[in-house]
Amino acid sequence: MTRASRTRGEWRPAPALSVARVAVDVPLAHLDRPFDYRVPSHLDDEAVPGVRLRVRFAGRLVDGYLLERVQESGHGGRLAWIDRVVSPEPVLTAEVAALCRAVADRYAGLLCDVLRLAVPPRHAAVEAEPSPDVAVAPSLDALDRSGWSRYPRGPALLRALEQGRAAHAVWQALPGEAWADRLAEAAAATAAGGRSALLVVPDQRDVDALQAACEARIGACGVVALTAELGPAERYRRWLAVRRGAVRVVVGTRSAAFAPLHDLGLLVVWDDGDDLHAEPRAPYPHVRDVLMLRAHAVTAALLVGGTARTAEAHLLVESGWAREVVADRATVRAAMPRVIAIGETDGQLARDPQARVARMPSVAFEAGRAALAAGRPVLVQVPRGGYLPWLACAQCRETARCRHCAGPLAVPAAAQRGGDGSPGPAHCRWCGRAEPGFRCGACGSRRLRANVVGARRTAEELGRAFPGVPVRSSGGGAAVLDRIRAQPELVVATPGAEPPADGGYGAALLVDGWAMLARPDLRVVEETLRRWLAAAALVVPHAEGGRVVVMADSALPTVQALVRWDPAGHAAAELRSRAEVGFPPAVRMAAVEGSAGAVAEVLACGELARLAGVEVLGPVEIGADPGTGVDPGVEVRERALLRVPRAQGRALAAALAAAQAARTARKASDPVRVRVDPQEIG
DNA sequence: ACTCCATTAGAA
DNA sequence: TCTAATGGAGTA
Repeated sequence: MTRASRTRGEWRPAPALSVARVAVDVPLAHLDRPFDYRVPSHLDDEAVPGVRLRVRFAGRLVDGYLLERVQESGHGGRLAWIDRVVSPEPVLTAEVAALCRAVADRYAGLLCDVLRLAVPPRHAAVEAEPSPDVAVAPSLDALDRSGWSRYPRGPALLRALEQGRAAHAVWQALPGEAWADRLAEAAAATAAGGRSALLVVPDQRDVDALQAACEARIGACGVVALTAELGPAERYRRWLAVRRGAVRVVVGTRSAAFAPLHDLGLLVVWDDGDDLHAEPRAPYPHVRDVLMLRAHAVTAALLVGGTARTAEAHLLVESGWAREVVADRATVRAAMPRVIAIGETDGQLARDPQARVARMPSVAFEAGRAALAAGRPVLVQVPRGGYLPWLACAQCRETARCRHCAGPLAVPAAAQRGGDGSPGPAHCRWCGRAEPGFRCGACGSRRLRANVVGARRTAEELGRAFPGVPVRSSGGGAAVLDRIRAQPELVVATPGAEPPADGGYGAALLVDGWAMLARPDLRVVEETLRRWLAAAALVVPHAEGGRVVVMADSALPTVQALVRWDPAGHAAAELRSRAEVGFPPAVRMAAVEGSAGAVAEVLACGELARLAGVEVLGPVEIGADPGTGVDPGVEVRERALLRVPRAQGRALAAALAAAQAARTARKASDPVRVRVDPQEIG
């Protein structure tokens, strides 16, 4: 490398491939394309594809990535020099660059926004450290595939992974399945075949479990965990080790979907219904979609696994893109606990004196008592605190109780917000019965007052129902517990925070089922079954006395799906109902949000008008920004929903990107937020 | 933020 | 008819 001359006037172009195509970090839609710069001879060695750069763009120095070196520029005018190569580390691999472009295109977003999600911030000191050792391939005979033999297509899947074939699978884990071990086996099979594996799970606790399982099979040096909780230095250290090819298996959360593994053979998303897999920052990509795009681009296998099944995963099966890996009915029945539903039509409500004292339905009380007597813990799943207020007498502050089973009364948050601000119809948290004509048992008042209920309050109630039994809380304000020992105690957990128990729970009580299903959310039905299955899967099989009591009406299809343990059937029904109402994934949808004028401008744009078969819903007025608050943008006041047949999805995204480009080119000041296939629609 | 270029106002 | 001033577009 020659030294930089004192003045730019003396700079000379690199002898060969002197043009660099650069992705500049400028968040404007009409500038979302590569720009060409001249490579000066003194940067010839360092200016390789993937490095971070500084270039002069529109009069200021901006960051960018070098995408490729070429001989000629298509640009007619004079090229500016690359100002500086920030570091010689080629952080953006060609594969990840192409993936980020594909993700941006899928979501009508900007490449630079996706690059921010994909490449962690630089840490110079870490970059300068010597590289750790390169991983060794695991030995083939260390493979134990017995765990997959309970699924008829399981062994074939592992064979495919070992042979490096790009299998696409949707896997429903059996109740009580050691899912981390199964995924580790899949990763080990891939590694044994000489390729690498990327496994994305919802949260840190899952990362810890899966990392341990992978290290047990592959050895610690080839496995790396990538999560946001590591802190910038450690995160970058591990990420660099991956990029430098020292890692065969990556286990991580959301942003790890972009990890720059070499020679990818397997991509896994576990529990794809968990909303942690949806990125809250623009352009709001979902892990499952990122991995699908990636699997397609590099011809790798994709495994979408979970205890439950999403409508999106089911569509992969229905369309023939993926094969399902499921156990047969007899195996499922043998592995599952007995599930009992109690609701208004079930006639199972508390009648006997003992249950009345315990303030819960006798079936639930019995299930809990039997499990505790057998020396096993009991899991109680309660909704996350905050959204479900509990009710008290406005006069004497005594807890408002159900006249049938003496359970505490509550109103769902949706009913609370509605209309005049008075609480909607109260329901019993235990049996779900409506209580339209409350009268306080203590003072006779008919007025109710709402308080916020948390898991702690529920824990107190249960403590009284099972005197002398220790009560522990996980989530909902309390710390999330990792694991529970095999001893008789009550574990009150919010969804997603249920700790597995050694040897399994003896029983699970799923309270407030009616309230979960009453939430004003498009995905409630799917989400509720996912939460119930997640808790029920931690309970020992029926033959060992395992029982699950769900406090919701057994006439509901979602309750039936739990009773029959039929996530696939439920997902099929969910997909059908989404098709009926025209919602993703049956169609491709985009939410366009912003000021009334801005939304109208986007809807009026030529590209969108030329797009055949696009249906526009709205625009409608919306209240405060329903988004994540991550967008600093202006107050969102209107929203239009656009939908097209799935085959037109790419065209819709392209049209929306063009509309955004037209706006930014015109220096339109009020921003428009576009979300493709949004997880939530306010 | 800065440059480039087109358009236009003003002077010779 | 030429030149300086102004503004809008594009950003290499």
